[in-house]
Amino acid sequence: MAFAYNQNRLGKKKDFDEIFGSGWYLNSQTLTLRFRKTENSFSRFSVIVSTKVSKRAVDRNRLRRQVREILRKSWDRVPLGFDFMVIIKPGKKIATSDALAKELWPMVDRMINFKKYSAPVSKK
RNA sequence: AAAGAAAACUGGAUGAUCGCUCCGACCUUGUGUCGGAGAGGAAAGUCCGAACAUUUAUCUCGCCAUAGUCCCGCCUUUUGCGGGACGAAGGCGGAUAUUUGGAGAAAUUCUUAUGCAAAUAAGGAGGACUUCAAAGGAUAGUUCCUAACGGGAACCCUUCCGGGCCGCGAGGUCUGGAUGAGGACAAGUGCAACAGAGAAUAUACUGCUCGAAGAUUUAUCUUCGGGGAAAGGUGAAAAUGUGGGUCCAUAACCCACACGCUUCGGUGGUGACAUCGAAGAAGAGGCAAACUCUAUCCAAUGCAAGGGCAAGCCCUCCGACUUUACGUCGGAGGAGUACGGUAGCCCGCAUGAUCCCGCGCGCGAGUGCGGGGCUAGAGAGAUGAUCGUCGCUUCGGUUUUAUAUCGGAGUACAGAAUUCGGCUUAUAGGUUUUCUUUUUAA
RNA sequence: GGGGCGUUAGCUCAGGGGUAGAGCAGUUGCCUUUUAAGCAAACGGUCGAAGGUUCGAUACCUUCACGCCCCA
Repeated sequence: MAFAYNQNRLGKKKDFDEIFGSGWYLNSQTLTLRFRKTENSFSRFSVIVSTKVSKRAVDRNRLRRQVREILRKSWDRVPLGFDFMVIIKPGKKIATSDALAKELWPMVDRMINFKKYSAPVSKK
């Protein structure tokens, strides 16, 4: 499955509300991964960087582009049928591209394990 | 020459691989191929101002025009048909605008009376407009520039620092630089801790001095009653100062002058203001980023403004189901009216108070004319990631008169979100200008 | 995109031009067999940063930084 930014991007406010409302999450030192299963044959994602991470828009844009590039380069590795978002945690030093990849891939790989479970109960 | 500070301008180039957004072309209509374009001087802060859009209120403004009324013509049993005038509501456009209250008030219009009519008189409606008071917010030298602004230009004045000349001196004059959120404290009210004798109706602590009395050390001290603000000290600030005369007194007082003030007049300037002369008054402190007063300005909301569209709702046909009907579900087709206006899509949205060049006008900010250019458009938000090469700065090694070469480090601030004009703040390196310090040379 | 508020002792807050305060915490002492409570004393501050107005600024004005809240 080839990568196409237009298709594999979460766009609608509804999508975000659904993930926040009924989804799983995984944590690491600097990242949080929130995701949910879908009926689609492809996966979609988005990157969230708060202003609390950095005041400067340059830093935030760079982080988002780096994460997107990491996923794009090895898109075949991403399990299908998931909507997920990568949230950069505030308070940590801005990491390099390699360090981000090292943290991100284990979490993405673990998503496949949740395929057999049903969605958790919505916590409003 | 070196170092530093401030201001203005500038804001590295390029290759490979993999990608993103928009536009165009092509056909094989594919999440295709090819080509083109793709952040800034501040895109930032949101401190101001505008464009644009919608909304609120008023109008005695203009246009369109429905119901209705009136008039004319035609037909006629009536309903009616055609033309014209006035046109409630309504629509489109325009003007006005801080809020509240009061006073006056033109056009227009209604009623009554007189009159054939025109008109006149009285009473009302009406409110354009004028004006007064209160309350809120904003701005503040002058003239100009700008669509506008708390922006910009030139100038004026204040304060501070320096230099030349004149004067016994206070000071004057010429000139260079910096500086100011720069109306009014001579309308009223208010404020000034501590220190100090006294702080705004000034003040007598020390010291000075006159008179009287007393004491004794006989030229000093004490007490009482005056004079007086020149000396001391305090403070941010002590009621202008200079030279002389008089005097018991360096004071008061008198004379002359300097600075400052008020009024009138002349001259120069568009003006702020400058300058000259005359007369008068008799010395007036500071703070309005204290209340306040004066003059001028002021509707609200912001592109998430605002507008449009698909699906659905409706009708017809077909099929399935059953409770056989004006039923339910599904599919296809049609109409696109009315209402509604969203988590979707489109427009708004990139030709503009635009940029560049030339000429003219202006001290300048700017402006007029002519020619040329088109230069991002996302929407959980594109303009990137990785690896190199060359510049530039700096450090170290080798070599050298210069320099060359090798290695290391650094290469800023920062990312469009409706669009513009300013202001403010951030900024590696480079260039220019001004200033300061040091050294060298003349 | 638009609007509002805050920043003062370790913590929570007063003070709105005249040299900085309260409560709690912490320190020392008294009390008590000891601790707590109570009583007393002293300590602790660039008043977020810079500039301006003023004789004088924590306060008034401007710019900046940080934090919080509201509207859509």
